[in-house]
Amino acid sequence: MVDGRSFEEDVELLWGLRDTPRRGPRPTLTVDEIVRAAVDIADADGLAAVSMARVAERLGNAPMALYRHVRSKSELLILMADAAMDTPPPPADDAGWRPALTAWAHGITAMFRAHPWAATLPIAGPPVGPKNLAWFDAALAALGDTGLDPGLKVAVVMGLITYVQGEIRLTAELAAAFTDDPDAFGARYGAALARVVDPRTLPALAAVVASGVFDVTATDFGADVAADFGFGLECFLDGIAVTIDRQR
Amino acid sequence: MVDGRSFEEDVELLWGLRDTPRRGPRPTLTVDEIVRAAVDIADADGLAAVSMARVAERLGNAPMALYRHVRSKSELLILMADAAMDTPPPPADDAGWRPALTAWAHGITAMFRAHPWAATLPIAGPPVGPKNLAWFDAALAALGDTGLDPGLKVAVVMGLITYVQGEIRLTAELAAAFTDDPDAFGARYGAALARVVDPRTLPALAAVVASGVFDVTATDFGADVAADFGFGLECFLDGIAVTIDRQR
DNA sequence: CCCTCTCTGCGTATCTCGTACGCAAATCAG
DNA sequence: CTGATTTGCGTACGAGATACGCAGAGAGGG
Repeated sequence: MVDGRSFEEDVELLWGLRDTPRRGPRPTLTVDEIVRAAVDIADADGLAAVSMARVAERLGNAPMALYRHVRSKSELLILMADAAMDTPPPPADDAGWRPALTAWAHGITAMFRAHPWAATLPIAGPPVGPKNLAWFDAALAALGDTGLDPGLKVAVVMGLITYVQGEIRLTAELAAAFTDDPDAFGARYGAALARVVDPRTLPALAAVVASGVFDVTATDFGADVAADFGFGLECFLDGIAVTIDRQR
Repeated sequence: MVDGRSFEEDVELLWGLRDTPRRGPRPTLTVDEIVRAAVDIADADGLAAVSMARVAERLGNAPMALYRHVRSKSELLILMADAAMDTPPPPADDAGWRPALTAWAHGITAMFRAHPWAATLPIAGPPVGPKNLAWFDAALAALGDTGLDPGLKVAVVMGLITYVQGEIRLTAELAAAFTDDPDAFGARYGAALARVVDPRTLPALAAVVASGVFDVTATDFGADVAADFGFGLECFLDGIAVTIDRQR
């Protein structure tokens, strides 16, 4: 429990349950405005550009004014994490669990592609924000009629979230590295590997490098990553199918 | 290409290929010492405690002395990422791809459990460090006799890395949050969810909450996470098995 | 043997950040 | 009207990354 911040207070703030005081001057700022400004800055210039000073400047206020509404920067980040999410789309509840989970996973990735920084911010605890829980609910709902017991459903969804989050983070950070140095991808990566990978010590890798898999052009790169995501997702869903069959 | 840093220079630094100058005074510092000191600090006090000043202090040098050997802090982080890894264990190459990949995944997680901060540092580009590539090679070697073509092997390994990395990061960051506020896990999480989850708007989640799955004690928590990892890994491997069967 | 070129360690200084502290003005309960 | 409250925010501090440039060490050429 860093700062004086407590878990329950975060929950209240995320759900807007705090009782507003009756005394004192009218606030000119709201938590919502602050969070939205911070999200705008992160969307435009990345998470590193989000400083209390920049957020305040965007709102025409002094930096210290924010601290009346937000206990610390890390609390602001927690709020941003939920604010960056959409509400999950309503389920097309006729097609079974697999298309539903596929759509769910692609929905999450699309959401994060709009806010790549959201994938890189630290996970401060178990999910409690409203949007976060709505997505959690949507995934559980997709597994509604599979006959899995609640513990397994949670395990399945956690595994899926883990994979999707990992993929999103990988994509987001590689994309950031890509804008820093576009040439480091594509042919130059293959060349660097060829220079450094000794067939005697790393035979399996050397064989793959020799096959030319890594000599992609920079434009192929994005497509490659997307294809890898789809492939990994299918693997995971195949595994879930095996689990469901075993359960029955 | 931030700073004047280039991709190829990072590769040279990671593999120790830089030609040492013949003129001038003997260096009292080496890149290796610097990286090792930084890793020691991160192991002891976390990644946030790694500052150029602290690293220099540990080596009995002035902060600015480090910049003769390392171009920037972000370059130091790249070097740390590889230094934190072990070399992969020699393959027990008789049992087939599945036990080999299982051992591989558990080996990676064990390695990261010794250096939790390594999972949270930014991915600066495609893997090029020697240890990184050695693990990559080990995973590809495990798939050696499956008949998958090189592109699919890479996709399988990338998917596996993505899942394992996601899991490790989740575990590492939740563990950090846990030490901040141990009570936020276990029963208090269940209680918070029960307060905030409305059965009308989030029915699937409400049902799971009501089933008591989230009312675990804090001591169970670690075991839960580990079990979830094993389950997700099995799911993924089941999916790979399906792919391999399809290929044949 | 000395001169010069090169390269190291590092002191100084600047800029950016997060945030503790406390004051003055605004607002409402009584 | 008065006192309790609460807001915006100026000031100040400490930590962090790092540009710049100087002093001195060492090696090679004359």
